[in-house]
Amino acid sequence: MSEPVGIAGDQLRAIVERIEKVEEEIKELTEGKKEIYQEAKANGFDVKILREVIRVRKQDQEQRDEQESLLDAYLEAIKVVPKVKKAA
Amino acid sequence: MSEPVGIAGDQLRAIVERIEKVEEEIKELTEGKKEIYQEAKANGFDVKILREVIRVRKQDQEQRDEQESLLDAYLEAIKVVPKVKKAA
Amino acid sequence: MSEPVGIAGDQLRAIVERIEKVEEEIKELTEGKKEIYQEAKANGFDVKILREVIRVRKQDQEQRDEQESLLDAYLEAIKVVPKVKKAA
Amino acid sequence: MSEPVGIAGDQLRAIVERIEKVEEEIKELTEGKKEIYQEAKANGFDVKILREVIRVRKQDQEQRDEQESLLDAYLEAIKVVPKVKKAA
DNA sequence: CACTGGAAAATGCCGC
DNA sequence: GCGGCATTTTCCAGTG
Repeated sequence: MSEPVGIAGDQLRAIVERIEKVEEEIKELTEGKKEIYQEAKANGFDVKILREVIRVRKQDQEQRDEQESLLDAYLEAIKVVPKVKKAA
Repeated sequence: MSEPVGIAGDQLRAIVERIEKVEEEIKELTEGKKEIYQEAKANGFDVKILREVIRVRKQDQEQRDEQESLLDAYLEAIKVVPKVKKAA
Repeated sequence: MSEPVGIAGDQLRAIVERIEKVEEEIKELTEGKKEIYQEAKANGFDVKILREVIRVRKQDQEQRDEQESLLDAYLEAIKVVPKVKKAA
Repeated sequence: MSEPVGIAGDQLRAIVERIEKVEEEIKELTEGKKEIYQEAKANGFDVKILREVIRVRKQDQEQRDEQESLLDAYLEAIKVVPKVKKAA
């Protein structure tokens, strides 16, 4: 009765386990994040505002990334490629 | 231009950086997860079903956890505490 | 002062009223639920445990539903459709 | 083996069933609400704004209720009670 | 009345 | 590109 589904079964099992492992790690980090917020709150910070700070900074970063890629486009258009970009 | 908000500035900065670091790590893991799904798909697996398998397994686990906590609640209600629970 | 927005006004009004009516009904039911808990408490039941019982039973049901939908997904994936599913 | 828990068991069962029935009804209404939003969207309304309209109207209503109860307080203070208030 | 946990909403993402 | 799905965030009820 063992191995009824054959090779694909093993493969499936491996995939499922890998995904579950990653999700477990994500869950731990998420809990860690929650704890940081709790700690901040305990130190008198307003969590809601703190979240907004994070959000705004993320947006800023995205804008900066956009600008940078726009700059890349310009540079490429005039044939002066930057040395490195980032890992794909 | 330096130290505009004074007192809590350093603390705030530290908190924000810690959160952003954790979020960065989460993001990387999430991308890793995505790649696993892609890879599975490339190997002929049905991603939709795969997701559903993961979900059902997760619910199984949660189910078990909650049954356990329900039992704990019963036991506590009738004053028969279990010897050990779990590591905090 | 009457009919300020014109065309879609009536339609919008109708939508808003329908939603508000439904929300009103939900609110009443929620209050009814609260009363049942209070009554149970007055009869000596432990509300906390009661809630947990309800929760676990709900999850049981969801579990069953998802198992079923997973099965459906499998059957569909291997092209063996079940005869009937459920009333839309 | 039947009826191991006695009278309280029946009572508990009844309570659980009543709660579950109410929750079922709430769930149906909630789904109905969702459908109204979907329908509105299909008719070209912006759901997010629609929600905001509902929210604002609710706030207005609450303010009006507050004002009313304030008025009641005044009236009572000067001994002129209003005919009806609302169902407790 | 502040804190926790659970429901609803907003957002982002992917496939069609 | 749009609608459905998954994740994240926000909100609210319940609890101590």
